[in-house]
Amino acid sequence: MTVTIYDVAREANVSMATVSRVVNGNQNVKPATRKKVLKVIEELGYRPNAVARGLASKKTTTVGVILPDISNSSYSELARGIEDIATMYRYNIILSNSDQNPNKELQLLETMLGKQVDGIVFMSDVISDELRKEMERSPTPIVLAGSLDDTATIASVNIDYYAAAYEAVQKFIDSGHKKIAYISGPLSSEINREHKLKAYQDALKEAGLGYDERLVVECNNTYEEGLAAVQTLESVEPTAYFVSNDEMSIGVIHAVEALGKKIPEDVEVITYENSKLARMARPMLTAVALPLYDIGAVSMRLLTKYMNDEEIEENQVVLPYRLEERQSTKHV
Amino acid sequence: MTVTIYDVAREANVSMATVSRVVNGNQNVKPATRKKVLKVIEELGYRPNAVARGLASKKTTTVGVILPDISNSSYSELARGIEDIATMYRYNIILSNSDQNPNKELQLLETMLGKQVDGIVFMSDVISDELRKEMERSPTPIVLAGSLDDTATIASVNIDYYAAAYEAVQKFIDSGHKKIAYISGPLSSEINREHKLKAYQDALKEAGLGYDERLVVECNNTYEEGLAAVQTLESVEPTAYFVSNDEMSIGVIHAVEALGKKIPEDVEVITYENSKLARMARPMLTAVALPLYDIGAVSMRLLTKYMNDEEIEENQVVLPYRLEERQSTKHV
DNA sequence: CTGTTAGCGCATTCAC
DNA sequence: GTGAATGCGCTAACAG
Repeated sequence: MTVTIYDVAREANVSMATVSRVVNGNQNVKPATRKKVLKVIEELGYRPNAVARGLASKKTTTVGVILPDISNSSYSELARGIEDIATMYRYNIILSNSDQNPNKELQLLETMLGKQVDGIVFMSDVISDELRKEMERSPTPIVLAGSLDDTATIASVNIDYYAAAYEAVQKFIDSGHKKIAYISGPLSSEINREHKLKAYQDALKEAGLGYDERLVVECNNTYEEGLAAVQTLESVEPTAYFVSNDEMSIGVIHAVEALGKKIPEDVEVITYENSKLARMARPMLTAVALPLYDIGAVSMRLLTKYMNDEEIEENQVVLPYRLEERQSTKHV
Repeated sequence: MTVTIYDVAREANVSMATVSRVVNGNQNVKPATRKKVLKVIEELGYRPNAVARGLASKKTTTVGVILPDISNSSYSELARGIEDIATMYRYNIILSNSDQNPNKELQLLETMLGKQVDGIVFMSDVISDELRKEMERSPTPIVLAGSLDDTATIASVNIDYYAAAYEAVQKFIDSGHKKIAYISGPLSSEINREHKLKAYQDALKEAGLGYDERLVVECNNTYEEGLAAVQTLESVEPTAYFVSNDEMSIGVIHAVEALGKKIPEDVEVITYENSKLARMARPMLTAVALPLYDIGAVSMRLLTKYMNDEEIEENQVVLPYRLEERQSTKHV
């Protein structure tokens, strides 16, 4: 039924070792016999069985990708970055959604290792101790994409979230704002809590502005909650909004405009993500540009180095970010 | 180094067959020995090698997914539907982006088959003859998700694109519009050309309205081109826009409003997709709801039936759609 | 209920 | 340059 390497060998009057050599591009084959083998392969429609190959060689040329939710545009952008580089290095991707559920993450990790992937790219807002321990003991290399590990034991690719947030808030301070709101994603996320919020607090403090906790609203990253957050803050009347992601930012500008205020004249907004949405909003959103595609791509590239046992100079990669000025902030 | 089924067998004083049985949940094992084996598995940290298992059993419990671009929200929504059902049936997903490139699609198909996936979910706007031929000769089941195959030889799940488009255009006609524009995605896509455009033409014709080809603008599905399309049509002054997808629709409403016209008072818009964007637009978009998640989920479910050799009543599944009325059309 | 025996399809020594 | 032999780790009859 299925044609194997052995069938090709017999038909071409060579040994399976020779067929294996031509299939794998080994140079130790006389051009004439290579040609003959290739011809038979074509005739028989032989297709190498990657599973058998994987068992024999202990390499599957596939890597596992575990992320919260592929239908979320941030993660799908990241995934594309990963896949593009993977393709470039001839790897395939096994993709799974964790929904940030720790048990599911653990179990997915287990499944991927069982499938003998050559490496894993992992993303999650919070890495539990148990998960980190599993990762450390993992026989196959793992890199964290856009996910922090304080212990720095696991390779990772990120930007300087703190500095980026600080710069955004500082921009508001420089413009003379006194009541700056921070519309945050879940504070269970270390990036939101220890970097963005911290930077927000530090910037205010260093500017001599008090920290008013009423100005911080924790949301679940959705448009609707962005909308609601502004309503919650109506009595406080913030004049500037630092928002955790694009989708909430659109909620914010819609709610602000519904209150009859003009952006950026009355209220300024800076988002933290910079997906296509930032350009599709009206006014277009000034943004801290989080290079998700690049984070994915660099993570995958780093992973290939581990998989090839290459020398790694630094396992904690920090990519640059930039502040993209558009219409939701005043230009000076 | 790696602990195998044989190690477990030796340590538990049983044969590897018995270990295999407990690992696979075979009932023919005395509870006592099952317990003993489980204990050793735990102690040794044994993890079954899925590759070896795949070679021996000829099942990999992984399915291939080939789609145009995971970073596009439509496809990522579809992917999530596929993955959820796959997880439910204990399959993993190998995901690849084709960018609708026929050669890449062919090559990806080949790669997936080489990896011995148990099934494939495929999506593409246009299925070339060569590709269809490859699919027909494929030894492993394939289902097309949201992709048409006129010959109906390959299983597929879709909605009635024509009827949905017809209904949208008819709604405009019922409201008395005479100049209805169709902002289309690439007409190389059969769905855009043979279903949406055709329905548009037919509806106009049957209403006794002439077909003015200046009212049809072909775009590449992006926000920017939606924006540009309206400018192109400025002199024609359409009073209604039937738009191929959400992203272009947002471009359309922005451009229309930039022209000083009010939506829906002066101009009405109906989009064809209904992603989150439709609710994030202002005004919120009335939409033909394309159930992408469901198409993915049902495709995967159908695939499981093929993989289990279950009885298939109908290989061309047609899912229902609905018209979601929001703010970009007048309510009567 | 449990053990023995064969492969699954290929890469990889080691000879020649 | 090429071939023969071995084993990767596991499932699947087949016995018993």
